[in-house]
Amino acid sequence: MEPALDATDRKILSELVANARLPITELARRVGLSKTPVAARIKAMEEMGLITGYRAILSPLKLGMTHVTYLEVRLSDTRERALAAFNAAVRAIEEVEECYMIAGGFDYLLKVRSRDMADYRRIMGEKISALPHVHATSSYVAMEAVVEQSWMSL
Amino acid sequence: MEPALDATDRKILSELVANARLPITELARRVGLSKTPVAARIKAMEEMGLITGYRAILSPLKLGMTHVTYLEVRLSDTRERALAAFNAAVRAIEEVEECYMIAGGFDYLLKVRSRDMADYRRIMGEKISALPHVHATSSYVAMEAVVEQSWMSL
DNA sequence: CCTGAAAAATTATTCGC
DNA sequence: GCGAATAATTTTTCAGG
Repeated sequence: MEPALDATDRKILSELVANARLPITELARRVGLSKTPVAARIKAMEEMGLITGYRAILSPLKLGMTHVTYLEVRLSDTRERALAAFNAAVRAIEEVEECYMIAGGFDYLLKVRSRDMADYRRIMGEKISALPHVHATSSYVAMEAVVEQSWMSL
Repeated sequence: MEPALDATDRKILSELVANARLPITELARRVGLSKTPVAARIKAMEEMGLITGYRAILSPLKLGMTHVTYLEVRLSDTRERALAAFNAAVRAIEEVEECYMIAGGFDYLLKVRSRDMADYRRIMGEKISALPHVHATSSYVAMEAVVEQSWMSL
């Protein structure tokens, strides 16, 4: 599950995370190898599932999707079957960028991205409230993105 | 700030978010245009800052970085100058994947990715506690990633 | 603004060493 | 892992609708 990566592999990954379209020629130059082994290393890391894909990153600002809300959700039923149902339903909501089951205090923490507050209310009303076994929620609105990580499916 | 995007632009973005390395030939086929306008649209969206870059996405599991903790932080000083200092300092911590200033309840919410709990304690001790103006913190440990979004710099 | 196609440049892959 | 040859892709350009 945890493959051994040498310093060169790490350097390659680091470069590709920063720029997925970096030409292999340039990548090889930066890591101090020729193109052949660099291409082979990338392919191997793709095939072992370490690199899961390559994505374009979009600007939430330019898309008018700057409104971020964190949503604590407590469930009325926390048995395995209810959790599985909740998980499946939450994965189907495209506005939910992240969702983690949390230990202590509340059950789930969701990150929701929307166009504005009105859009968030719509998402709450149409989608969040339709999730199974929801007992209570608390919304925390982000005022400023200090460190942001987001890709959007549109 | 919010450019008008037609359905074709949205389709292009959607495809590139799913796969940043999709050849333009195939992309053109999928959106029903020839290569020329598709390439021009991509370049335009890059230049207007709508597409901010292309990233390889890595598997937290394969990298042994599955431990996610959310950290509420309250500051002792919430004047503009203190906030700016905090923001700058938190941006320098690579383990902080996300950080939002929050309205109501607490001041900041940080998402921290680490190798395991011991690693998280190290990050807390060495980096979080060195942040300026921190008054109090609460950590919430993720037990399961239901919807995850993450890229790692290594 | 798009199509279709050709030419030029760049990039990726293959293979002998 | 190297380096050269080969294959594929992207970029640019342009005439025409």
